[in-house]
Amino acid sequence: MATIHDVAARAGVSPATVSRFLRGQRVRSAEAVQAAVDELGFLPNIAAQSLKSGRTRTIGVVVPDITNPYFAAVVKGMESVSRDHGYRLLLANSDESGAREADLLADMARQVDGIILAPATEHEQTPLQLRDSGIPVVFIDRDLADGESFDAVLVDNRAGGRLAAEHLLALGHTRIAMISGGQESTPGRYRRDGFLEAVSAAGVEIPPELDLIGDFREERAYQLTLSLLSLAAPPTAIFTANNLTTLGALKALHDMRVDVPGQISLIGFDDLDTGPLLRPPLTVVDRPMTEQGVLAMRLLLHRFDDSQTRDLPRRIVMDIKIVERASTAPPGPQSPEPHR
Amino acid sequence: MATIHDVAARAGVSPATVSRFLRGQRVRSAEAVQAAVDELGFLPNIAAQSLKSGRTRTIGVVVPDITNPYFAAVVKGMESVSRDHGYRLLLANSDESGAREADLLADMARQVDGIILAPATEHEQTPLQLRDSGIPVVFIDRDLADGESFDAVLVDNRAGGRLAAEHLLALGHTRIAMISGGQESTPGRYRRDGFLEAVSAAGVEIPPELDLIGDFREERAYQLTLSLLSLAAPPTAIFTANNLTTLGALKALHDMRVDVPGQISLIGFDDLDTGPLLRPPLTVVDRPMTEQGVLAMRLLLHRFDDSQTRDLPRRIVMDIKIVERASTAPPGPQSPEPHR
DNA sequence: CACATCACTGAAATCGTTGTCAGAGAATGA
DNA sequence: TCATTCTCTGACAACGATTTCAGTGATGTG
Repeated sequence: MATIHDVAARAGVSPATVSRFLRGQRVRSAEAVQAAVDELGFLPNIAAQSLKSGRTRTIGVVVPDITNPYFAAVVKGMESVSRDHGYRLLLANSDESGAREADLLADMARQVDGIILAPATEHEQTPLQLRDSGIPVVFIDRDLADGESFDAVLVDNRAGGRLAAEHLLALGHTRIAMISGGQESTPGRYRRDGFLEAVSAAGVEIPPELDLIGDFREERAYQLTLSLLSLAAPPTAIFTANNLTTLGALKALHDMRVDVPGQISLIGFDDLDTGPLLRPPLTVVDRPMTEQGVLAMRLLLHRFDDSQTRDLPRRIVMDIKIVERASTAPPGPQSPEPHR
Repeated sequence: MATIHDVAARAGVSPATVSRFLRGQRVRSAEAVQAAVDELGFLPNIAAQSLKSGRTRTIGVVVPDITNPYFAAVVKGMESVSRDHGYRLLLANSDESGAREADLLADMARQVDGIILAPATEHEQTPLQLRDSGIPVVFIDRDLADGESFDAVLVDNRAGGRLAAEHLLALGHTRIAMISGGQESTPGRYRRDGFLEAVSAAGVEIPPELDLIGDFREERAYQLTLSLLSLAAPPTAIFTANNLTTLGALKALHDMRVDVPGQISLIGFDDLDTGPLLRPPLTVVDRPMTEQGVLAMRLLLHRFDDSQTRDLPRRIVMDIKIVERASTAPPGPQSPEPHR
C-alpha cells in the first residue's frame, strides 16, 4: 500500500527522485532510497504507471479453448517469452464464438499493448478496428479471409490436408471420409480444401456422405463417426481435422468395436502427448506447438520497438509433417459391418 | 483513443455526467451521451478506472503448468465464472519453482484484486504477505503446510493414495511401487502418505527401492520407471502420483515392451481425456477438475463483496473416486524380465 | 576570480476516470 | 405565491506515477 510519496518522505527526497532511482537513473541519495523501498516493501502501482505512460505491459491472448492441448502449448510458449520481456498475459477463451470473441477484444482493447488471437471465424471485424486504433494484433493458428496485412504465425493447412490424403491414397484407400472443422475458420477450410484437392488429383471421388463438416470438437466428431459407421458402405479410412476431432472419432470407433486400422484407418491432424500410447498409436499430421507461441510473441514484441518494419506484415508459415504410427494401414478384406 | 472528455464535449455535457451515465445512473441527456459514445467508439481507460477506484477487476492465476490438462481444465472453470462477473484473468506458470512463483506473486500484488494459486511448495512466504497486504488468496489443488487460515479448494489426497493402494492390495499385489510427486507440495506428500498408510495397514512393506520420489513431471517418471524395471525383483504394480507421471511410466513400460497389466499393473492419479483410449485403458484415481476452478473462483469473488464471512476461511474438499479400467489386474505368473 | 559547464534536484502538470460538493432548476405542498 | 424538497448538474480535487522545467550547488576552465 506504500506509495512513491511514502518512500520519498522516508528517504527525505522528492517523489521525482524516487521515480528516477527506480528507473535506473543516477541519484545522490541512492542508498537512502533503496533502504526506504525495502523497509516499506514498496511496489509501484501498475494502474498509475499505465495511465501515465500509456503502456500496460500486458498482452491479451484470445484462444478458442485453453483445454485444447494445442492451445495450452501455444500459450505456454507465449508466456515464456513475454515474461522474459516483462510482459504479462491476459488470457481468455472465445469458445469458438465470434460474438464472444468480439466482446473479449473490445474489453481488452483499452488495457493491453497488443493482442495475439486465434480468430474463431475468418470474418471478424474487430481485429481491423483494433489495428486501426493502434493496437498491434498477431494471428496464431488461424487467419482472416483477407488477413494478409496482419502479422501471423501459421502452418500450411492445405499442405497438411494434402499430406493426409496422399498418405491414405498411397496405402490404397479410395473410400475415404473426412471430418472437417468449422468452414468459417481458415484451418477448417484449408485442411479440407487440401484434402479434397489431393484426392481428386488422384482421380478419387468423395461422395457427400463421407465429406462431413464438424466443429473441431470431440462430441460432434463422435456423432459424425457414428453416422459414418451406420452407412451401407462405410469408409475404409477417416481423416480428422484436429486433435479433439481425432479423439471423438477414436472413441466412437472403440465404442463400436471397430478395429483400427484393421477395418478402418484413422489419421488425425495435430499430435497428442498420448498419441504414441493410444490404441492404436496414432498416425497424425504434426506441427510445432510451443514454438508457434514463442514466435507469435516475438513478432508482437518486435512491433513494439521496431519502428522500421512497422508497415510490412510478417507472416511465418511453419513446417508440417506426417508422423506415421499404427492407426493407418492398407484397407483390409473385412469392411466394418454397418450399424443401424 | 477517445476519452470521457471527448464524449462529454460531443454530447454537450460534463465528463461527470458521462461517467454517471456509464455506470447506470439516470441522466437527462441519456440519448445524446449514448449517441456520442457510439459515434466515438468510446471505451473507458481501465488503468484510469483502476487508479481511481483501487479495484482492477482482474484476478491473478498462478499454476505450475498450463499444459498439464488438469490445470488447463481448472483455469477454464475459473474463467467461465470470472467472465460472468466482469473479471479478467492474468495467467502465469510457476514451472513448479518456488522462486519464480514468488516473483510472479510480487508482480501481481499491485495489479489484481485477488489471486488463485496452486503453490509450488508448501513453505511459501509470499501468500502470507499478500494476505497481510489485503489481497485475498485462494489455494487450489495444493495447500501450505500451515494453510488452514486460507480459503482453498482441495481434494483429500491422502484418501486418494489410500484408495489406489487398497485397489492394488485387493487385486493381490504385495510388491508395489509408487512414483511420488515432489514432497515439498501437499499433494505430493499426502498422496504418498495415504498410500503408505494403507499398505502398511495391510501388513505389506514397501522397500526403499520401490518408494520413489519424482517431481510430477513426465521425464523423471519415465526414468524412474526404467530404474524400477532394471531391479532384480521388479514390482508387480505401480502407482503414479499424477497424470504426467502416469504418462511417463506408461511410455517407459511400452518402450520396454512390458505387458500392462499382464506383467505390471498401473494405476494413476488424475484422469486424462485419452484415458479410455490408451493401451491399456487406464485405471485412475479421479477428481473433479473444471469444477474445482469454478468453486475456487466463486470463493474468491465471495471474499470481495461478502464482508460477513471475511474472517472464516472456507475450505472445500471435493470427492475423489476410482475409475476402474483395464490397466490393473491380479499379479500374473510371469513377472517382467529385469533389464540391465 | 569570474564564468561556463555539469550533475542532480523538487515543484508542478499530467494521464483519464470517479467522487464530493455546492448549486440550479423543476416539482411539490401549504 | 413562496418555501421546501427533489433530481440532476458541472467544477474540482483526488488516485499514484512520470516528465518537464527551471533551478541549485558543485566542479572545471580561462
